[in-house]
Amino acid sequence: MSRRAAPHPVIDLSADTPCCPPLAQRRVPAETAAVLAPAFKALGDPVRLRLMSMIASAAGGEACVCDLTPAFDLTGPTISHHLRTLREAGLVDAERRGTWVYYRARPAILRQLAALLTVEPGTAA
Amino acid sequence: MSRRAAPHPVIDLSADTPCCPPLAQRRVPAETAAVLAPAFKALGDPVRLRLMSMIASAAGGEACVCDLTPAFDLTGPTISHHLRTLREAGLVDAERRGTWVYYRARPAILRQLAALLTVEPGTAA
DNA sequence: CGCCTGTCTTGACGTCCGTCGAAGCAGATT
DNA sequence: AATCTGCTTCGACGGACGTCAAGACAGGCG
Repeated sequence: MSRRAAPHPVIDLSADTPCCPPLAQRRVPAETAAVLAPAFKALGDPVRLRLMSMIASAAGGEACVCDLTPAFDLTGPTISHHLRTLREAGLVDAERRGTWVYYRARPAILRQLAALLTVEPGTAA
Repeated sequence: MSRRAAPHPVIDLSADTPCCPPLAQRRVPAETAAVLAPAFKALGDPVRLRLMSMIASAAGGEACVCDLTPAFDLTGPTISHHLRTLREAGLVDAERRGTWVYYRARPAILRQLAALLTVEPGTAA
């Protein structure tokens, strides 16, 4: 995808962000929050959360749009819009192979988000 | 807080939700996505992400609004609004003690969100 | 080439969100 | 009681979001 060079501010957390300590351990700096919040925001929609899960759990590590769309009661453009949101949040990558477009999860950022939310055990609910 | 019985649909994930398997392992069901997405959405704002971190990492496990507000360039009502959002997402609890209101993180849901995002190692970025 | 299928973009619409000022409520102090 | 301080709620405004229909683009196939 990404027909042109960089038409949208695609987030790249995989490299420079030093995989911040847990949110409950040290105050998240404003700059880090500004970078990470969009990723959480992208997961903050039920459709996108399911899309993310379908992509991340797909056999072969990738899922075709043609397999994702029928799982929802939404039009094609709407699914495409949500996939674009996930893409711009840096959560997935897209690749066109022939007729179909395949989406693939980016485990690095998922791990980063999970690490941020990690709470050391022993803290009662 | 919660002056009246249940004026807002405060989410309660601590008990009934069986702490779902990782998002990348099994497809998140629509119902689970509908329940969990609001929590991610609440974290999807830089101010709320910082608030959450300030509360979760506070000494004694709780933070006073009077300590949170001055950390931002926002008015009191705006901070109060964000705290209410975190509260309604089930991420924090509030308690009034005398003059001040103290917020406290709910580790259970944080752990649940972290578990959902967990990716087994070995998956290259 | 022309058409068909799959996907994305555009433009539009209604709704929700982040922010503020003003007003309200709860405790503490005097 | 009167008042002051801390926090919340209310009402409003501009901007962003989720959705769709219509159109555009890409690749395969006749």
